[in-house]
Amino acid sequence: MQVLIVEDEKLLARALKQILTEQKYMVDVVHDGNDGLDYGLSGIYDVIILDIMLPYRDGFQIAYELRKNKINTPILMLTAKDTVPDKVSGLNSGADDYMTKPFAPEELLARIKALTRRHGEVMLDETGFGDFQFNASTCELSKDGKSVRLNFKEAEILKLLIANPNMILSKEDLITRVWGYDSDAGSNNVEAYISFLRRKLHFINSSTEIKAIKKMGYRLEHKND
Amino acid sequence: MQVLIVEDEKLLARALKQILTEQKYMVDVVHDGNDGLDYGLSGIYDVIILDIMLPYRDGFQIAYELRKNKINTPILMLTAKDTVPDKVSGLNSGADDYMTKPFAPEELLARIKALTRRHGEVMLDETGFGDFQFNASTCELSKDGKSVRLNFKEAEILKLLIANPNMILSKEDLITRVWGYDSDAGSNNVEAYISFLRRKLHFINSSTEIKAIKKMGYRLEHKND
DNA sequence: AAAAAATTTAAGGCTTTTTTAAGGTTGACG
DNA sequence: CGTCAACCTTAAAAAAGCCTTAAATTTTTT
Repeated sequence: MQVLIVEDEKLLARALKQILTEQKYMVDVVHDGNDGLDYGLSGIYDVIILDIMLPYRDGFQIAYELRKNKINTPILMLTAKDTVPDKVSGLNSGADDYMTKPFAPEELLARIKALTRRHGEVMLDETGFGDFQFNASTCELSKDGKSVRLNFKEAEILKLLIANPNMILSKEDLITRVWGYDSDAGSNNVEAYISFLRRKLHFINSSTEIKAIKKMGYRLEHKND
Repeated sequence: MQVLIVEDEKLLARALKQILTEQKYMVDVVHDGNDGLDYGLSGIYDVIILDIMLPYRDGFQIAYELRKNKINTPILMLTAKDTVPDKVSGLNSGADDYMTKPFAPEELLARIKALTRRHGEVMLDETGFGDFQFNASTCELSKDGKSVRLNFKEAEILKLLIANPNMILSKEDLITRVWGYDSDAGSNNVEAYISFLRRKLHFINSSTEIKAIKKMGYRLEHKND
């Protein structure tokens, strides 16, 4: 689950990042409007936390541009307490929610959860693809009684594979979406995890396999394809 | 996906090339403004990374000339950190984005991705020409249930043939666009791959053929033309 | 602080893709 | 009809990409 924070007060930004990182979100932070828009346009985030007052480009502009570019990532606007809320909620700024500074960490987490519930995590719990069940909230992979627990990264990868059936996910894609934008993970990291996942799929006797397509990436397939 | 780097600092140029090559981009590097313009005019690139300070012809001139010649390749300008950003973004230099040196590799990649997303990959998935279907995102070629997987280069070639119906693509063209500008692939490489492709077309009982026109190149045709 | 779990790194083996090379076809042209 | 250049096809060598595993490292839990 990836979050982008666009906030120029570095102290606040860091605090936000910390709160979210503790909850296992992948967090990227940028400090001005230009970067905010660029990163947002990547479309890889599940939520964007957007300050309004920003260098170069304010939060409204960013939200507007994002929507114009068909990026539907939920946006949580951060407003100073003296900004009129109407400005945010009313004006079709593209924001999905707003929050006035200062705020309690719990409030932040609650709002983010609310935003990602309907948007991001379309795929909850028991999946459709494959001949197995995968409970995303407990990271439990199972078939016919037999089950294993996936660790965080295994689960993230499997979720992506399930969420994009019949699509080939490239290693770079997986790296940016599981390890994060600026990680220095290499392709071998992905390979290793794919290998772990395969072993677990095999362990529960699933006949769904993760197929590698050279130079392209990975895809979930049923065994007799 | 092809990238042209126009940068006279050879060390930086090499670093850039390395970063991009790792991400599977095809990269060509030139070191001065004249070459930059020439290469850029070829129109074969999906992005051009353009330094501003260059021998013979600066980045602005190149961008201007390219646009004048109806080359719409997205341009990412590289500016020294003391150059006023307005100069780049404001002045209709033709650039689509800019980045100040020094920069993080991730930033570069993010920007390039952003630029190519909206521009580049116009042709997606199921094609129109021929009596077969070709899903470009999975590299799957099929007809009436029967299907084969193409490997990377086969797919690239077929994409070009499909994208240019009724046009004859010369071997040199194919070499520069599939193998890259400075590859040392010879005509026999193309011949070999054309042969592979034909076999696969035949395998799925397609009656579309890749016809060779002596001394000219290849073209897609329906069998009774 | 020790133990366990998760993640990363590294190395060697395996498979597929890509290149190379050699001999076979084809068709235009004298 | 024979020649030649361009093209075709195929096998096998070379290279690249991927897999797997164990060991090392880091993080989390106890």
